[in-house]
Amino acid sequence: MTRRTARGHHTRREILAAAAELFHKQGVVATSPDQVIEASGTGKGQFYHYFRNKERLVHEVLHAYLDEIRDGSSPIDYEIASWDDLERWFVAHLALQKRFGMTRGCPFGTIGNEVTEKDELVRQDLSLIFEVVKSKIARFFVREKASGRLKPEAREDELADFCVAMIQGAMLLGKVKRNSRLVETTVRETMRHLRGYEAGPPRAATRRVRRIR
Amino acid sequence: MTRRTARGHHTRREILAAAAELFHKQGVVATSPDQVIEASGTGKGQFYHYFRNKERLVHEVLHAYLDEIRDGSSPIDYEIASWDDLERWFVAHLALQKRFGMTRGCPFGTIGNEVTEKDELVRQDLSLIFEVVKSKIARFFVREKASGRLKPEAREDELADFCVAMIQGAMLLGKVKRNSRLVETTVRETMRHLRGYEAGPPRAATRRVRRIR
Amino acid sequence: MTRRTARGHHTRREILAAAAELFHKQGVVATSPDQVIEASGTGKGQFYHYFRNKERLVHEVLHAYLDEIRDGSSPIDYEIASWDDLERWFVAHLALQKRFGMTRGCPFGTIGNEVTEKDELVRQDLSLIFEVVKSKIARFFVREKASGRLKPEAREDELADFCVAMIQGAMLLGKVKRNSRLVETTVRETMRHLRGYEAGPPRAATRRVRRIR
Amino acid sequence: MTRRTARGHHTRREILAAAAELFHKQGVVATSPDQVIEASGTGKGQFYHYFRNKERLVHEVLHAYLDEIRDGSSPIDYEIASWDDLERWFVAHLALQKRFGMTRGCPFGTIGNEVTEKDELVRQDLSLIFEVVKSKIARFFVREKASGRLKPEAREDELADFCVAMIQGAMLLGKVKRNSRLVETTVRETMRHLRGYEAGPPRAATRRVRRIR
DNA sequence: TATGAATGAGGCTTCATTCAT
DNA sequence: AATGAATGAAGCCTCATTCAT
Repeated sequence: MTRRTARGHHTRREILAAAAELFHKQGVVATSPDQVIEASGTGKGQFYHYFRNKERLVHEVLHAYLDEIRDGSSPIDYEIASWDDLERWFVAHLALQKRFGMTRGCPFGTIGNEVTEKDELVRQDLSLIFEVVKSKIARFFVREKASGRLKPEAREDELADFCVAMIQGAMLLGKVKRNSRLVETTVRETMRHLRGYEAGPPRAATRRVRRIR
Repeated sequence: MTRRTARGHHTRREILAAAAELFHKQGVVATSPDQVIEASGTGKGQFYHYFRNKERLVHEVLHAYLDEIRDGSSPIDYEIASWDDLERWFVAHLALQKRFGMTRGCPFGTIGNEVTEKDELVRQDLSLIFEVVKSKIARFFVREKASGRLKPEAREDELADFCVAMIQGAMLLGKVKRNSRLVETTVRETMRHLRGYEAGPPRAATRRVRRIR
Repeated sequence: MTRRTARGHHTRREILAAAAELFHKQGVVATSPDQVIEASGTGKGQFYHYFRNKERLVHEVLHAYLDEIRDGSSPIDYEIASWDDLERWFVAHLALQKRFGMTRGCPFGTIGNEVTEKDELVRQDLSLIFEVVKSKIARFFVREKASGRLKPEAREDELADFCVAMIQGAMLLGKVKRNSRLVETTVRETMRHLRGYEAGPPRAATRRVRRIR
Repeated sequence: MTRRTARGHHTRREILAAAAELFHKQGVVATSPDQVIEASGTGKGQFYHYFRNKERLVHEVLHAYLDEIRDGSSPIDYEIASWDDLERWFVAHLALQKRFGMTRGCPFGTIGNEVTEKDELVRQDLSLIFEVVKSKIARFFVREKASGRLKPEAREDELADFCVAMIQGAMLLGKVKRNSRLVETTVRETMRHLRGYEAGPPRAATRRVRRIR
């Protein structure tokens, strides 16, 4: 790879990073290309050299997120192999939110809520992301059930959707109320519910669920 | 009250209605005063006569929602006196979403997700709305527990937050995925969990929870 | 009419005048709204308050020209009642061109040549203008023929189109070559041709056509 | 000549061809280097390697046209040796226009009308083109007069300018009105006029001029 | 000869608001 | 209470060109 390619991709990455940050902070609509350009220390021409338009930038930001989720480089670990992993997954979301003083929600939820009928491309990107996340969680439930550690009436896919919806709703409320406690208790309640599906020697679900940080 | 005043309030209400509709459809940031003026069939002067600025308009739209919630004139019934009422509350959200072909989420969630650190006024309005809704649900749980129909370990407030978070998350996913089934199953799962706190003669929760439409 | 309306229309007219001048000077594509705004001493907001977009501005400029042609307030006299009037009509075009040192063509031709398939609105406006001008000239030929002063084989409409095409072509060449002589001789040749259709006592056409300025 | 050079000239020609096409279609001002680059399938560097800037590109496009005219490789035949040739010359212009569904005018007229005082280089190129074309037509008249087949009062140069102006004006109107009939009749009228200068055994001009396609 | 990254001015339009009547 | 003219900053994007490899 020649240096100019490297340089070029570097600029591109700067823009993507700056955009992701701004989108998370203030949403897509409220973020102008000029802001992204300024934040990334690049120029107008570069912006439109690498991204046909703002919509495509959003598209590529979301794809970068998706790649992170898929290759495990995301700050949130989506590889769930145990109940503890699942709890960690929830808690990681809260931790992310806390890092920003409870002023932000989930990046995907933030963008998702802005989607309108004109944003079909972005909508599909987000839909895919949520689907991938759901699948990763569902896979855990499937394995648990296969090993007889999950009650047969548990519907793995629906439980996974339930998890994703919960964390989205909780983060939204957490942001609006600037309140991490609410997220914590909601997550705990969710875990309690899920653990209710655990099969085998009965255990007290409440004892299992540890206090979140 | 003179006719002028009556007429005036009419204009004001037109603006509020148009704004609420647009905010729900495309969010606050993407909605300009001009669009609201056009949609309400009023004029620039009127807009700024009744609302100091756009932020105040949002504020008043949210207050109108709050009034509806409080006086029971909202299309969604927030007075919950039974498990069936609670289920109806959930289902009403889904019905709203379906009315718009799953292209919109909850009006509060939509606006809430746009909130940034600069929008403290609006954030507090939304926080209040969510608090009021939460309280109305919590009151139901409190009454149930008082009557011994709810297990003592159920924490009423936390369960109510859980409900609100859940419906927000579900509606967000429903909108992003253009999928009502997902909302339905998530609601069902949530009801299942809540019913698990029912005390007294054990009943099969699954039988109680009716198929949603 | 209240003063504010008067004021408003004044601004509007300033913009139209500045635009007409710039379009004539450098064409529509090369003229930016900013330039029109600057030249008219107004502001961006005003521009878009009065004209939805640049295309509409062109549309309205052309309509203003059309009104001038129709109500006789144009610097060029389109009311042709005699062969001398017709010659004056030709010569007026040349005079206009000379006023700008042969650096401009006909305003309609200039805009017309820029028209592409995307500019259907403007194309129709221009088409109408050329049609109206043609009709006014044709009317003269019709009257002449009715009075037996034009040979029966003369087709009035085609002769009128011939006049319009000729002056457009001549002005274009005049501008490109920065040469008024060429326009003059071409006009003379055209008049010679038209006079050939004169009926009645034969006269020497060349003697009738006076040297142009 | 090495292969590299051959390849290079190929690229250069691609750019010239793409530019000529775009200039004809939408004019010079509305055509950006980027569009030319895209249409020619080349790159930015190549563009500025072969052409110092956009103005020079126009210059070279016009020179290519001039070369075509001079060496007879143009789709329009400028070598006029007979009245039929002259008519063919007119008709070829109309045919060109028809090929594009009457949406374009003459390439030279299109560019010529865009010329402003800043475009001196281009203006001179066009002036030269029109001069060359005029000369080729004038030469025919000169020869005709020399052979006594043209009336002595015919001024060859002025008649040639008359031809060029006519076809420019007719094509402009034809494009604006999307009307080929108008061009046809105007051309016929023009031929009628020119034939009036034919000397010798009087002939009925109208019979000579054939219906155009 | 070729590629495409980089630059910054400018083009068209909307935004949020204020002001005059 | 109502109308709509006025303002100027900003938003999204394209332009023409240069530069580095």
